[in-house]
Amino acid sequence: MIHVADAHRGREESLDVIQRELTAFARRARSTAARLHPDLPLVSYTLLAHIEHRHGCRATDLAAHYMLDKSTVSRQVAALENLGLVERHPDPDDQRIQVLHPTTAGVQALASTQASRRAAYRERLGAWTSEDLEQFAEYLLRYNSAGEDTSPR
Amino acid sequence: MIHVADAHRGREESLDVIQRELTAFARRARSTAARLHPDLPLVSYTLLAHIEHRHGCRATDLAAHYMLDKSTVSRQVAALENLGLVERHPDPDDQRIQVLHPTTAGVQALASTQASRRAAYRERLGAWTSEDLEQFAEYLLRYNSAGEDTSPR
DNA sequence: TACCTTCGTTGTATCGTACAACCAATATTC
DNA sequence: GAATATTGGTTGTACGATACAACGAAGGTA
Repeated sequence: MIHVADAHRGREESLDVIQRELTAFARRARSTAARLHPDLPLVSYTLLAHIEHRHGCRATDLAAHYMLDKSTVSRQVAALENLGLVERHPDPDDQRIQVLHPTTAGVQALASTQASRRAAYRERLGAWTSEDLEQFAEYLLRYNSAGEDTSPR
Repeated sequence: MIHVADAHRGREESLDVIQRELTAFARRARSTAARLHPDLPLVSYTLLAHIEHRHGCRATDLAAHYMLDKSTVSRQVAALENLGLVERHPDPDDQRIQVLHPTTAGVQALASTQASRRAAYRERLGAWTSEDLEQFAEYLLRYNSAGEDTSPR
């Protein structure tokens, strides 16, 4: 028979593991990213991907989604623009807003990067069953969505 | 009936979601960490935690585990030492090696940080069942262990 | 018209990181 | 056993990513 305290302990242990492994992943992410696409300015890739995923968005959206300061985003976007990967289109209804879109070059760069990225993930997760992958994806979505706007700022 | 191509597509989609969500998490991690423990030099926390988790380890182990350059680790450890959170003990068998251990102050700092960290995770994952937590933890372990030493460097 | 809010940029400082060159201690090879 | 490699770690240097603060421009509101 399982005691209540044991179940509680199991829960805490799982939380600790999750915390530890997520942290480890986050810390390794930079190195991994650098290996995956040494060409693309590394951080910008993420922003570019998000812009495409959203079919265009504002700088503020990027800042909110990645919890970055607007100044950071501003510079990153400027870098992407200099590389010719994104375009800014002023919103006719509101002159303050500039809508960001990937250029064709941006889409292309994203595609090639995405390819090598997919390959890496495919290799790493090749042994997983489709069910496990799906479940894992769902957990991650659930986890991330939990802290979306609850952040105090 | 499910077509083979559909199953394949589902797999690819899961991979994309996993990739996207992990990336998002990694990008937010810094901001989250800063919020969770504004006091502790933020990165050092991770290293300190790992030192404790391993019951003492060498700087090289830290570098390998987090995929960091040894110079980076060297400075971080020096910072931790200056803060009085870790101690170095030379290995009598090999004078090159210095074994790192948390000081009592280090253990204490870790404990208080861990507390607030746990609280945040508990809040965020409070609605999850124990089974889901366990499963999620297992997936993360599996994911992380897959890229442990396969990295080309 | 005068305030307040929102979106974005720029100035400045700091942190985390890598790479390269180096030193010291150990291991290997001839 | 002496010459050469390998390993663990530090320091010099440069750079990227980030935050915070001050600002400007556009739009909304009183």
